Amino acid sequence: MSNEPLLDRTQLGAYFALVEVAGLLRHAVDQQLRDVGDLSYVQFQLLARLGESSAGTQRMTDLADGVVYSRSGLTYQVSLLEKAGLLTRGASPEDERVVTVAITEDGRERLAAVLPGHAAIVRDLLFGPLSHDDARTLERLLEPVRDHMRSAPPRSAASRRPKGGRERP
Amino acid sequence: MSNEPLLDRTQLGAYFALVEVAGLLRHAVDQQLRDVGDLSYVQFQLLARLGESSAGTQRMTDLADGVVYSRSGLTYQVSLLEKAGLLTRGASPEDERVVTVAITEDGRERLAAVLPGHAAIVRDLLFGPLSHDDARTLERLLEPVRDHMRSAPPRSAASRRPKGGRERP
DNA sequence: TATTGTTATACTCTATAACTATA
DNA sequence: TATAGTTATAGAGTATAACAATA
Repeated sequence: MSNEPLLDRTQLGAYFALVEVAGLLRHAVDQQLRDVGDLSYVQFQLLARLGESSAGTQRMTDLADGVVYSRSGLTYQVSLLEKAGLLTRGASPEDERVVTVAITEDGRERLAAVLPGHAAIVRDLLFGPLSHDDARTLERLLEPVRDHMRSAPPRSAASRRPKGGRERP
Repeated sequence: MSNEPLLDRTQLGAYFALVEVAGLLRHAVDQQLRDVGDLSYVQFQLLARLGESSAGTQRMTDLADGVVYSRSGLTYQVSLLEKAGLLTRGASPEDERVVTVAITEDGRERLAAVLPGHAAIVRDLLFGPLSHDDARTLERLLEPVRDHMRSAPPRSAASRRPKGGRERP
């Protein structure tokens, strides 16, 4: 074994900063979503995804895509949101295995109620110390990383895609 | 209310990329720590902090600093690590209220067992698509953000510092 | 046989509040 | 009175595996 560290100082610094920034940001946003909208971050993400989609509907599988957890976790969260009246589940005409999820009017309102505060926190906390050029740079750096991570299956859990991870076809 | 969005496209893109990158990275690292070292990420962080400190010891309060959770959560995690023999708790001679936590030899070994794989994942997943200059830029952008977040108390939880959050003195 | 989704279950983690003790 | 830490307890979230139904 060599003595060379796998990460140099710069990389370590960037890594720790990234983890801490994301953690603190997530925590702050979590709190706001909980206080204002009685939503967890995951629930917010699901609603936001539905809200963005043109028809306001998506299949369960597509909904899970990118949101990192198990199928059962998705069922659990969607059940909660359905109970709260923020979305509905319905059968799909074409493929009877598929469940189509649709955001409700209440869901849209909840989303609208929560968005401004959410955006304000992100603007103040994350972009407060950054220029607009910095934001552009951050985006330019992180998007390739995200794409790379999406396509890289975790070494240990190689078997049957635990998350939205794409496998080579 | 104005119609101006609080975040522009670039900021939104950077924000989402940051959240997803951190989430996927965290997930991958979590898995590795669990598989190789039977440690959660938080437990790893605690051990790593102790390992870095010169004497291998720290007060509970200092240990919590920066790691985002409640006091009781820290007690819980430290108890687990103590049960596993990876650290010890002892009284402090000066201030009898203080508990001093020290990493054990087993703790150091566990850390050493886990670090190379950990670093490898970070190097491949996070820095794979980035040049060294990119890493430097990332660090330069994120460190001020981290400092800013550390000093910014979350609007809603203003009261008695729920985490390692600094309050103005 | 593979895919979509649900259920049951067990476990981990986190947070709140009440508590003890020292300063 | 304020600080350091623990405990009890309750709740939310997650993962695994077994399952049913459809393709």
